[in-house]
Amino acid sequence: MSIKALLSSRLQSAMIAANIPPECQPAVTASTRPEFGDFQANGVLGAAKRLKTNPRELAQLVIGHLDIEDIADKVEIAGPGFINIHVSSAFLASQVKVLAADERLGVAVVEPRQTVIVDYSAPNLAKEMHVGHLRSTIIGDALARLLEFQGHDVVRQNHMGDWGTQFGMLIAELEEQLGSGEEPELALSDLEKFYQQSKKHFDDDAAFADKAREYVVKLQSGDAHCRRLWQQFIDISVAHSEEIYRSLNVTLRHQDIKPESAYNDGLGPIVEHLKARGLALESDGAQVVFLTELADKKGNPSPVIVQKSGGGYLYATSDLAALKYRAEELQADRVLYFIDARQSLHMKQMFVLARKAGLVGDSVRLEHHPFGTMMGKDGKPFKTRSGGTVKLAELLVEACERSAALLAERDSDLGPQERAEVARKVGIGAVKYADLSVTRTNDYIFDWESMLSFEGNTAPYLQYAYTRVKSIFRRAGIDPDSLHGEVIVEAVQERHLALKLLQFAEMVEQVAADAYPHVLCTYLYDLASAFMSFYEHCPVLKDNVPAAHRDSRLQLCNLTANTLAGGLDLLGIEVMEKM
RNA sequence: GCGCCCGUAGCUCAGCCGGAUAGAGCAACGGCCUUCUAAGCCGUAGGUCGCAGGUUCGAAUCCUGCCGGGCGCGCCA
Repeated sequence: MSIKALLSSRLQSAMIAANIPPECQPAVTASTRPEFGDFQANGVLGAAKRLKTNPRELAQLVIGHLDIEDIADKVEIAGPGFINIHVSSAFLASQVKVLAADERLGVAVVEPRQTVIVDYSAPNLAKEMHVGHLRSTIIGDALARLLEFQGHDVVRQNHMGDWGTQFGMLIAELEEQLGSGEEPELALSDLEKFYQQSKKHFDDDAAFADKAREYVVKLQSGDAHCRRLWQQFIDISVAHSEEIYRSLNVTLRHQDIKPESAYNDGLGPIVEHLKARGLALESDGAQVVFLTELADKKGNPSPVIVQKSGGGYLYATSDLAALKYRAEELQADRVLYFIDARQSLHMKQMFVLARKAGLVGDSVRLEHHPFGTMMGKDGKPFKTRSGGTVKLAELLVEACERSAALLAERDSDLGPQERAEVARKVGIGAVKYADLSVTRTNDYIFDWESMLSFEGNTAPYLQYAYTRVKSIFRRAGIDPDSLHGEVIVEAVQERHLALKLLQFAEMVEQVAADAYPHVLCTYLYDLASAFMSFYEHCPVLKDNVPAAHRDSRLQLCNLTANTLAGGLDLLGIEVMEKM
């Protein structure tokens, strides 16, 4: 149990003993200032308000019932009625000792274990992956890893876009350029070229657009020629995506791909089901569900088109089919979607409709975890000078090149192969961390500088802290497992470090609940900062350090390294022994 | 028109189910490498928390209105 949870429970008991209603929370948080101790409980203020009594007197009463001699060496009332708690060094030391012996770093195996579907990445297969695909891929992967670490049964689902109008466009463009019936060998560069051209063609030329739509219908109804061309596009595109995933150290595998086309056979039945239930109605030739649950002020229901007037299906239809599959076949307890905030209304509609239509039971938790739009430095939606997007592959290459250049400036005993490996981990880590460390839901500015920054709150800072620990152990020639002495918490830097180390589990639990990985990033950065400060002020291996301190500090170092590596691993970021 | 999100230091961002003197990084300035890796540490400076009301002992945080920006609202995904 975390110190915070432990203190909360002790305070809660004391509050109840002081006749405060049990629904009043102790509200324990880390103290904002050192003179306020390590933790502060603000709950008595709220309780006093509710009970209309003097908060300081009530706080006094609560402290009278409070049993925390084993944890704190000082408890005091301050200001209007805050209870400030100074945790004893002895308690911190004993807790660190317990934590050091726990391979899970204090993170409990979750009970009950759930089947959790994580829907993320989902690139459109008609074009190369670009920086806009980064957020879903990286944040979703972090959550998949983290929930798995908690002990959940995680099912990754990569809902790739392989079945829409864009493929009609591609095939139509190909036919037009090469003549009907041709089936050339295509490469990734062709895909990119044809996509750009067909998109322009589609927007500018109504006749071409109609032709593209015809090709979609042919494709979806199984026309052999169209299918072969389509398959070529898909193979190239999937191979490209998987290469990106490997570069990014993302855990998505081939078997996690469940593309839109996989739901093709289920689309008709979904519409039939909606019609049979009286939910889908004909409107201007299309099949539409009107959701009164999402009606506007005037009572106009929110429309969802599930079948086009020409008979074609839309992404809403396949999303419903996917929801049904996840609930019924995969037996999901919880489904997490990492999709752009612009889809918020669509996701809301899907969730409401899936439940209303009985495709998903009430016990299944459906969660859309949106993220913001990528903006340029001018604050407008991001475009490169040529009006395109920055390709992910290019960004990753540049990231590795930049970190290699930085590494080359430094003295290093690394061999060329090791150097390349370090440059890769640092470069990729920086890119991933840049995306993970800011609040998901905000729009974010695309900027090479901040994306490739290696200073301050970045992955390299955390990786560097890790290598500093490793360097100490290398130098000392000590096996961390051989350390069995007492842990001593004396210096302020030791206290801060110990307190941080003991917070890891609650951070993991918070991220598992809210799916905001930046919380874990902030924590790891604070931890690394606390370690850096400790490193500068508390020598470990110097001659004048007594053996007992040396042993204790080595244990703090080792636990720090394990926590940093463990935390970064949950974020999908690698560490290295040297850099 | 309706709906969702955002507005905090020069820049990029934390903090937001109410708590004490609003925190980081970058940029600026000043220190610290003969001692465990200076991708580091220590310090200085920098803020009408968009504006105006309201609720409260207490508001960056909750409520209302306004201003500014982004996005979304029937046959694209």
